[in-house]
Amino acid sequence: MEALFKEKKVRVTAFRRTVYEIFEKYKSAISVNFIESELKDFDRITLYRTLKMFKEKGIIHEITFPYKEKKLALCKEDCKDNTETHNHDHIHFHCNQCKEVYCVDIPNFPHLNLTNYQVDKIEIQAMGTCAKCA
Amino acid sequence: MEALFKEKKVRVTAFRRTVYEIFEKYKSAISVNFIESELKDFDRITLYRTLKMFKEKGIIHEITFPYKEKKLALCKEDCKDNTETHNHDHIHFHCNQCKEVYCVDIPNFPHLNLTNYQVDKIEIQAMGTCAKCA
DNA sequence: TATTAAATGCAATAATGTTGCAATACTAAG
DNA sequence: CTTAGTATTGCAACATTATTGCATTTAATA
Repeated sequence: MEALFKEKKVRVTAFRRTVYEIFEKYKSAISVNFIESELKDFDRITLYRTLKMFKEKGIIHEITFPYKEKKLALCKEDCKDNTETHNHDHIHFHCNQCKEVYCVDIPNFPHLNLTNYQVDKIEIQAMGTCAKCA
Repeated sequence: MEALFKEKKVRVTAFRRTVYEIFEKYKSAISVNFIESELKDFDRITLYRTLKMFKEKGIIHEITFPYKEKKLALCKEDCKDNTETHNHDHIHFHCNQCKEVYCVDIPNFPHLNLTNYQVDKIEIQAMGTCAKCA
């Protein structure tokens, strides 16, 4: 983590370390709500600012499924340092059984060819049953 | 609209008609915020309840892009009447130029084959430049 | 270890969403 | 056409989620 933060020019503080370690601990994507429940004494504002900064620096990324709570997950090494240009070779998978959301690498990421539209980037959100629950 | 509402067992009221017509008027997906700005005299609670019900009945569907405002759009005829099982043969396209979100029909919707994961449904969110802005 | 820029914590406030309930409007039966 | 019964609306109150400004504290480095 120290190396990553240094590379991203982010100061290591006790609070940031704690938040980062929560992300590391859980393999699945987690919600702000969940992070709050994992922290004991904390300032909500500082948490929001920390998460916002993590997103801007490309340390974490947002995952949204319609009708579901927004989730956050650690980025792989290849994320750029702003929120708009995260680079994913993975899809997001929501398990209907355990309700967890996972980042899943896929070998050949689908390409989309739309007449009249110029597609720069696509995001794929999949729903179904995860490896553990299947 | 009368036919649709009747089929969905939804009472036609002045307010619901107004909200529905806003969706019809704009071809792109719209945010709650935008709907509020289109209405003059209205009760916010009634609006939230109307939108919630429209979603549950499969009249409209939610569209989410990470880092972007949640949007809503009319469903095509083939949507089931609950929020979880909307059936889309279209993708969602966010134009980086005009910032609008469109539902775009695509001929052969990609299929995803993940080892260990059972995929029931996928959502595709694309970003780029739309037909008008290109 | 002193300096200084960044991060934190608090207060205040904004935006977004929900619940309960009384008043009102609609629908269908007689 | 009227009435009973049910769904919808509008209000008050409240819950949740998020942001801003500012004084204080902390971390990096010279």
